[in-house]
Amino acid sequence: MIKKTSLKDIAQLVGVSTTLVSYVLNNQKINRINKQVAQKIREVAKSLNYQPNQIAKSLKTNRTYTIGLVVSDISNPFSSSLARIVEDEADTHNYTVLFGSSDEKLPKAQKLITTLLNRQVDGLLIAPPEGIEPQLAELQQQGTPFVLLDRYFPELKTNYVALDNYKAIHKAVQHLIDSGYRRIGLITFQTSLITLLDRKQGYLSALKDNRIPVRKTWVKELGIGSIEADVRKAVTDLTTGARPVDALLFASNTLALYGLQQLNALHLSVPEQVAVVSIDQAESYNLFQTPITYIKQPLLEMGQLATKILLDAIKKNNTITQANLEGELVIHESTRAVDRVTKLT
Amino acid sequence: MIKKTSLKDIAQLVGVSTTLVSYVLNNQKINRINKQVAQKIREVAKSLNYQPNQIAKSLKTNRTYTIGLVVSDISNPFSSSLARIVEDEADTHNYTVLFGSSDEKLPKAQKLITTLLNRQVDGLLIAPPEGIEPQLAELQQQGTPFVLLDRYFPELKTNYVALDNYKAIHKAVQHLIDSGYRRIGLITFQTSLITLLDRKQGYLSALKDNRIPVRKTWVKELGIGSIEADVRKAVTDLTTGARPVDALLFASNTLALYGLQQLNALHLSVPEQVAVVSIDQAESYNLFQTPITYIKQPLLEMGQLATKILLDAIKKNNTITQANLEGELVIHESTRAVDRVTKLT
DNA sequence: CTGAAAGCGCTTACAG
DNA sequence: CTGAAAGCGCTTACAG
Repeated sequence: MIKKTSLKDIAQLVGVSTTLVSYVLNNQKINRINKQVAQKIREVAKSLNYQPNQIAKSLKTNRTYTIGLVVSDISNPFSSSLARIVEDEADTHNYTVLFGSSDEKLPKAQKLITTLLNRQVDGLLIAPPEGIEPQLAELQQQGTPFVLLDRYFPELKTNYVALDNYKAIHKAVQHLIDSGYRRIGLITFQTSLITLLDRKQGYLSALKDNRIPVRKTWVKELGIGSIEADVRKAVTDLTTGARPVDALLFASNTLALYGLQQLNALHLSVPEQVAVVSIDQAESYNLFQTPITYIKQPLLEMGQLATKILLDAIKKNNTITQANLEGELVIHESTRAVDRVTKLT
Repeated sequence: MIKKTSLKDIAQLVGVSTTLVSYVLNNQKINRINKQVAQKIREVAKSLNYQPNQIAKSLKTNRTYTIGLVVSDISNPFSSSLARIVEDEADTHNYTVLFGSSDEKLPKAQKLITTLLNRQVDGLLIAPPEGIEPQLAELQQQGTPFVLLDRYFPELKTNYVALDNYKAIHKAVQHLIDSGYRRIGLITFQTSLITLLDRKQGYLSALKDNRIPVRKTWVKELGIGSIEADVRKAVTDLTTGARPVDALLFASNTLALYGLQQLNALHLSVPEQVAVVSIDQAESYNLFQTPITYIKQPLLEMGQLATKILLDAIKKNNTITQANLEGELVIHESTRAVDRVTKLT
C-alpha cells in the first residue's frame, strides 16, 4: 500500500505548520487565516489528493461518525429494508453504518455490541433479542447512546421506535370480523418479546370485544428452530381439521412466507376457503395467487426516526424518546367478504 | 459518557508500565513475563471491564479489522443475502463490515468508496457499477486490496468472484429448447456490464446452436428508471402479441419479481401458456402459482470466496484470483414440457 | 495571522 | 523480566 498523504506532507510542501493546514481543510478560524496561504494549502491538498485519516481524527475527537446497527438477520427483508433506510438517513449526516446480525441469539448480540463498541461507534441502533436487558441497562449507565428498533422492554426506560402492535393487530382482526370471519387462527412465535405479546393481546382482545370465544387451538406459538416445518404443520392443523379456521393471521413476514407456501401446497383458495392477513409486507406477497391484506409497518418512518433520535442522543440530547408508530392496514383481496355458503364448500 | 478504562488505568492500578499491560492482554512475549504480574494484570483488566480502544490500536497498527462492502442496494435480497454471508465469513476472522448502497450510480459508488477508505477499511468488496473502472485502477495502483463481486471488467486485471453467466444462461435456454420451447423471450437490462452482456450472449448462442433464428423483438433491454412499469410492459408485449413467445427468461431477480406479477395480472398460466426461467433465486418465487425454474447463484460460495480472497490480499498475498463460478439450473414446474396443442390454446 | 506542543490510547523497538 | 520513549495522524488550547 502506497503511503497516503498526511497533513504533515501538505504542511511541508506549503511551508506552514500542520495546525494551519488542519484549520484550513476543516474550514475553521478561516476568517483570520491569510487568504493566499489558505488558497495554496487547498491547492496542494487537492493535487496530492489528500484524504483525511478518519481514524486519527476519531482518536482525537472521540467521534467516529459511525453507528452500529444490530439486526436479527440482515438477509431478512425486514432487516435489510430498515438497514437501507438507516444507511440513507445516516449518510445525510455523514455517518457510516457498521452492521451485524444477532440471529435473535443473546450471546451473539452481546458479542456484537461489544465488538461495535470497541470499534468506537458513536451509538447503536438495536433490534434487541430476548434477555439483553442487563446489557442495555449497562450501556445506559455508561451513557452509550442507543435506540431500540422494532422491540423494546417496558421495564427499561430507553429510546425506542416500534410498531403499535396491539393496535395494529386489533385493527386487522376487527377487519376480519367485519368481513364475516369468525374462526380466526393466529400463527406467532413463542417469546417474551413485547412485540409479539402485544400482537397476541391485540388478537385476543379484538375477539373478546366482539364476543367471540377464543379457542386455545386457534393460537399456534412456534419455537425457534425448524420454522418452516412448524409453520407448515400449524397451517395444516388449523385449516384441515374437523372445524377448520376461516381466517389466518401471520405474526411476521417469515411466518407468512412459509404459511402461504403451505396454503398453495394444500390447494386452498384464498379467501374462499381461508382468509389471510399478514403483519409486515414483503414485495414477494405480490406473487401469491391472491393479493394479501397486510399491516404495513411504517418502515421509512421507523428507520428515519430511530436514526434521528440516535444522532440527537449522540449530540448529548438527554431526553428519552419512545415511539409506537401506527401501522396501516392495507386491504386486499385475501380478506374479501365471502359468501358463507361458498365458504363452507 | 463515562470514561472507559484504558491501558494506563490498569498499569497504574497494578503498578507496572503500559508496555507490560499491552503485552499481557495481547498475549505477546508472554513466556518472558512474570506469571504473577501477568495474572494480576488480567484480573484488574477484568474487574475494570477493560475493552481495548480499537481506534487507537488501528492508528498504530494500520489495521482496522473492518472491510467495506459496496452493494447496489442492501435492501435487495441478492445484496442482503450476500451481505449476510460476508458478515459471517468476516466475523470468523474477527473482521467487521461497513456497508453502503450505490444504487448502481457512479457518483454514489465513488463517494462511498472514498468514505470507506477514509474510515481506513482494510479492504473492499465491491459490486461495481458501470464506469467505475478508472477509480478501481487507482485503487489498484495505490495497493488498496479489493475484490469485485458479481461483476467485473475484462480489461482490468483485478480479483473478482462472479457467476459464469454465459454458461448459466446457455444452460437455461438449452433446457427450454429441450422442453420444446422455441419462441424464447429475454428480459434484461440495457447496460455495458459484462454480467448482463454475457447473459445475453449465452442466450443468443444457445439459440444459434439450435438453429433457432433470433428475433430482435424477443429481447427487451430495459433502461434503469421505471423498472416495474417497463417490465410489465415488456411482459405484456412479449406474451400478448400476434405471435407471442412461449417462454420468458428474466435476467435478474427484480425483473422476475415484477414480471411474474404481470403474468398473474394477465392471467397467463405457467407453463401452459408461457414457460418461465429466472436468474437468481428468491425465497419469494415459492409463492407463485407455479414453482419457478431458476439459475441458482452459488451465493454462499461467492460470498465466502470473495471474503477469503480479500482477507488474503490484505495479508499481502499478491496473487490475483478471478473466479467464474458455475450456476446450478434448478428445474421446477415452470418449464415443464407442455403439449403443443394445449400450449397454443 | 501563525506555530510549537500536548495529547487521544494504543504498540513496539530498544535498552537495561 | 520490565519500562521509558517514540510515534501512528490528527486537533486544539495557548502563546506570540
